[in-house]
Amino acid sequence: MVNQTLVQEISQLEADFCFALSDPTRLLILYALADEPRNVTELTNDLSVIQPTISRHLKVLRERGLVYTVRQGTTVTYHLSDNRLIQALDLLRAVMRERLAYKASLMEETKASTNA
Amino acid sequence: MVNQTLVQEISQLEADFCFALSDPTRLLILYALADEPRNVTELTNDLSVIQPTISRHLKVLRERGLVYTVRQGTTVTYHLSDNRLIQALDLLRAVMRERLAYKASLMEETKASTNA
DNA sequence: TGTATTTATGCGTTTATGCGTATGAAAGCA
DNA sequence: TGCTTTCATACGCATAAACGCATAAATACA
Repeated sequence: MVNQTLVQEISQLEADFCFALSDPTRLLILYALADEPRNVTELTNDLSVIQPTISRHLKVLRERGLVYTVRQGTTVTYHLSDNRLIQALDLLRAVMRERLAYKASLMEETKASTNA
Repeated sequence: MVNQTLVQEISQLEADFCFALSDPTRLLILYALADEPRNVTELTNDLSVIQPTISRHLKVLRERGLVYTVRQGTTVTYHLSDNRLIQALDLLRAVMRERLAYKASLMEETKASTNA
């Protein structure tokens, strides 16, 4: 039997970790960094998002350890911490795609029966 | 080259999907359903969370297709839609665990150098 | 039909999040 | 030392999320 409070704390930590994935700009940042490390200016240009917004999202990712930084002079290069993050996102995307396809098929059935 | 708007829309969808994972109660619900399907009352008892809160979290999961329902009389049994959701969560948890261990080791170093 | 059980939702309040603007801080260089 | 570039952050606002309480909706059954 596992301590009830401990289970809740772990769930809280994991939810906080997943929170980092719940914003489209942050996901685009992660995919970009998975391609190759980039500094803030490069991310700003590549994603067409203004710099303070990029920095704020990077802070969310950094605080939770999804990315890490390397300073080179005035530039700060961000790296993806672990490729398993992309693996996990790919799994989620696959599930999502199938769910959406299923929903779409239901819509088709509804349309058909409405026409009948 | 992929349409820029399309990429943003897919990221929005995926972020919305991940949003479902960003709450500790919803994670506990998913793990409970991975163990075995349960109805609302059972989830309420098992997680010690009041029924309206459970129902609202279930709605978030249901709308995004992470769970599906089977009605039996007055009770509604919830099922996990896809076990890859648990696989993805396990991956994330593993990454998180290593990141936390790393942070902890940094804390140890800091403590040591402070003492020196 | 009336009643009990199970689940979903409306409402009001509190808290959290995201964003744009402006500004601060750090590092390199003339 | 000043100037420039790069990145981080504070502030204020608008919006969204979470929760507790009360209540509605759906179903079964006497």
